Amino acid sequence: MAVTIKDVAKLANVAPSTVSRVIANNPRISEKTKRRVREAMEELGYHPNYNARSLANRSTQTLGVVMPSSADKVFQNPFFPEVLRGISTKAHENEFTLYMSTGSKEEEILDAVKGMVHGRRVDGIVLLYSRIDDSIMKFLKEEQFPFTVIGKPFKYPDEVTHVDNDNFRAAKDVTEHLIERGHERVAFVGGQLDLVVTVDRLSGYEKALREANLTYRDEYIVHVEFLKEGGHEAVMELCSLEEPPTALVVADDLMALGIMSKLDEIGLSVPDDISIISFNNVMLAEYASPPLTSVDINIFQLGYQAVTCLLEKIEDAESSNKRVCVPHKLVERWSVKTL
Amino acid sequence: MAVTIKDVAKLANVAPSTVSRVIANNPRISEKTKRRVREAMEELGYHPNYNARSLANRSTQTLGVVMPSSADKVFQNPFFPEVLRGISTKAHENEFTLYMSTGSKEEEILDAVKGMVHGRRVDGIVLLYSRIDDSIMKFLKEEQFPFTVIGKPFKYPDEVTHVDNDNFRAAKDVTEHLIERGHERVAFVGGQLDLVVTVDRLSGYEKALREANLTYRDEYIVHVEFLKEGGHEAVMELCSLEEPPTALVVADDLMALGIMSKLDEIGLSVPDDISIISFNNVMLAEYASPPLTSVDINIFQLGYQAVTCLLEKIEDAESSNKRVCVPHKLVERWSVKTL
DNA sequence: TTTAAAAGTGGAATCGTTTACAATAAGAAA
DNA sequence: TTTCTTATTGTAAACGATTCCACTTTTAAA
Repeated sequence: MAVTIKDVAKLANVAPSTVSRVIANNPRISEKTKRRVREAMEELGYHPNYNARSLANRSTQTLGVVMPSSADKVFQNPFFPEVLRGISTKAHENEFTLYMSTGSKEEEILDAVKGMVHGRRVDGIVLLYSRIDDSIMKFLKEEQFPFTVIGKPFKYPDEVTHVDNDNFRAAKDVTEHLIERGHERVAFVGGQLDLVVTVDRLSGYEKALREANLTYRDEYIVHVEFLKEGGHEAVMELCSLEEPPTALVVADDLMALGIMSKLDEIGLSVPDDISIISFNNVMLAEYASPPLTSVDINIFQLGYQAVTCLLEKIEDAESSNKRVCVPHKLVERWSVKTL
Repeated sequence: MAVTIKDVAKLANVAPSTVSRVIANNPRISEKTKRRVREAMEELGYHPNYNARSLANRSTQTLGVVMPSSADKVFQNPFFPEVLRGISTKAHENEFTLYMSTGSKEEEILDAVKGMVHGRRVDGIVLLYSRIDDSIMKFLKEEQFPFTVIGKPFKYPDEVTHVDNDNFRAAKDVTEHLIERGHERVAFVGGQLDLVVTVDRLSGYEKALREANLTYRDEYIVHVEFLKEGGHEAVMELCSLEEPPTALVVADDLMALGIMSKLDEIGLSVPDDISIISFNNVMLAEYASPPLTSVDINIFQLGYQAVTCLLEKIEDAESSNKRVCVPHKLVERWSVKTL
């Protein structure tokens, strides 16, 4: 069997409790015994058992990460690896490890999450997305389990700690950017309408239009499930309008890619025939032809800050709920033309 | 505090051991008591504590997932979400959960892995990549800890269970595909040379060339770190040769995207000026302009099978090492022209 | 010196399960 | 009846840590 704290204690001629204190580097143990115990640990190749530790401790030093349904196309978005990088960086800095929940159906994921919290597998949870009426967020809230969400909670945003961009503002900015460059017919292509980020960006777009006194047309608002077919239909609709848009605000780089592919197919060129600005600025935005003008939302920071908040919440359950706003910035490339 | 097995026992008027047996659905407990105990669990809202369970059990019902360095650009490849989907599907089917290791430096990841195995946090590990001389694989092998690799281990492939495509064959196939279509000058653009998959694909390419009696030229072999700059240099080199290639075998869809972006920039069109075939067939391949002809390597299956093997290994540590080969298939789109 | 406080360790209970080993009751066979 | 199975449940010891509460020694103060 594995070597335990008792074996170490025996070899070092101390009590198990002493060994435990050495592990925790408790100042009440003399340097001399510490040295002796450490040598014993070294000699035996001792490693603490985390399960035992968690049990005694009532803390796991691990964080749960809840991704969207893996059946969902969103799952493939490079947003997630990048946000994960932010999460794991901060987690690692604080010696926390990550536990992942996945599932293909919403209910499956909810079960997994329930398992995490009831089974005491994690000390806190990061929700990587925010949907309207999300059962998982509801559950976490009811249980009063420490969690943070990336994106803005639809209901009661004040009651749950979250980190988000100012998506309303960002969308307004890019729409104005387009308007300033002479575009008067700009359309909006959004993703799943049940994602809060979609509705935020949509309202930013609308606001910009209104402020510029441009007519707002329902036909210019289109939603794409991010599936190829859906995207293509949407593009066709838009292009076959009597007054087709001269510019597109697209809620996601990947969607923009799909749209450009279709545009290319029907012989329209970006940015000469139509301009595009999208969001997220994932690596791919740079690889597109032409490279995409995109809003950098600092995905890494979203993840990093989410964990920062979560750790605070774990530390002090009573700490008040926060909202962290990660700044965005427009990265101009070649998909926008000045009219 | 949380409700424990003892509380349930008290309410149901049985011993804790009985409750435990009811949880395990042990046939030696009468249906009557089972019912009674279950009611008690229901009433109290009981949920087993996984840490305690793992401790007593010496098994965690969780699998470790080792990703490549998050600092690495590869990390962003849609390959990973998809392989994760396969992994989590199979894991879920068997009521296993996932534990994730990440880190930005190789050593950091190794530490994390050591933590997983020594700390008894997981019952087995899936390695999502195979590199030449990988310290993590070495460690796992020395420890004789159950693990499987996605991709082919460079050293001692017979001694470690792995699931892979026949990458040699796949590369040979696509190269021949190009040759059959009249291409005589076909170049190879590979990724990091320390990934085994790269060298396998490279040798398949070479073999096809040799068998077709085409001259093999060093200048036609190029490796790209997948970073934009590197990719661009490579493209420039290739295109400025006296006899530039008419077709490219590119080891990864994403790389192909980057290359096409550069090609577009310097005014070369795919497939009219140059044909491209790439690997993996991630969703993006379809979104490219033009849509990419790509080898579908069935990423989902890679993940699914890796877990299947791993579970066998966990079940029976003595089981012999396996190699599972997941079939590939060429998906033709519009990036190849017949000369 | 005597006494009080501080420093350093050890003992034993505890965290919430599982499981080997009894123990009891009920039914079948003799 | 008595005895032997068999079915069902209970007891108590792990699993491998942490931590509260003593208990010695020292050291400092009186």
